[in-house]
Amino acid sequence: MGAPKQKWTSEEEEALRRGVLKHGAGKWRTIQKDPEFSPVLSSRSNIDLKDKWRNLSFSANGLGSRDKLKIPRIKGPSSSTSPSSQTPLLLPPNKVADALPSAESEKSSQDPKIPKYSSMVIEALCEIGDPNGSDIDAICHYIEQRHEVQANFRRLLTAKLRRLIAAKKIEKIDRSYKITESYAAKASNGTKSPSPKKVLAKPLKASQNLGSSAVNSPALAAAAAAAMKVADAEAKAHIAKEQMMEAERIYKLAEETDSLLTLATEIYERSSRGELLSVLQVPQSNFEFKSVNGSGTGSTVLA
DNA sequence: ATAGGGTTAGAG
DNA sequence: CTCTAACCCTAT
Repeated sequence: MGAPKQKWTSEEEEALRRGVLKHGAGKWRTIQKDPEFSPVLSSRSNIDLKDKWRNLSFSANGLGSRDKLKIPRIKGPSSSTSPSSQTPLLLPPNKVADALPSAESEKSSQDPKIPKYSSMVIEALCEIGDPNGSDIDAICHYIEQRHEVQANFRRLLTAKLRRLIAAKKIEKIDRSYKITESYAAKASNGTKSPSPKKVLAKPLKASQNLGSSAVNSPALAAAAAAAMKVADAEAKAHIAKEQMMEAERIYKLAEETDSLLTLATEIYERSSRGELLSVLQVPQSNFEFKSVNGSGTGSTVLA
């Protein structure tokens, strides 16, 4: 009980990143058991790994929501002056395509026991419809009037809001929360919500080349986001550079692993079928795919 | 065993 | 007081 807190060291963090890169996100036990990381992560449980990775992931996506979905972001083959000019950004375990439960239809399959605060928050924000967003007090008040909540609801709400932000369903502007445009577009389809749709000028936290939001693939995003975060917070150029080099190093590491093999296979297959593809588009969908199908129609994924 | 919700200590 | 990160609990 005397353990105050056990902050993660950079060594542990790196071990985790490498582990995820190697075994993939979700294989926490495997990572923890791996003799390569075992000595470093000996005091961490698989759950700890998961939690830490979640933290890293959340830090990665909360910002830079300024870009819309589906930005090809095709970079010309023009050789950059240095390889570190731009690291391909790929987001961690984050499902961008959230299957919204259809706001218009009442789901009777909802468990009566658990009210699901998430939908309450969405509902509240929808009803209030403040273009400037609603602060936590307004949200709390709205829900309290409409639903029965527990005493510590306020506390729960903050955590819930945080999670919704991470899920990109809502966003925080200054001290107010509002539904993201992408989510509101789906949610308000057929229902009410006048939605004046006033676009606010967001503070826009940090660097612009790191704001891309592709889909899937861990590690790189976490690393790059960490770099961005540090750069922003500390405003120390050399530290940022250090972190960027770290991100790049991890990327190099990825190339050494079977990710490259998979990537190469995919590229070969696709190009041999006469498809044109950009180098940056392929890897984002393939980092987690270890299965190399030498034959057959390699219609793996790709959106 | 993993994912996600919830709780809490510590920092700003 | 707010926010973040580590920690805990539980359903799948």
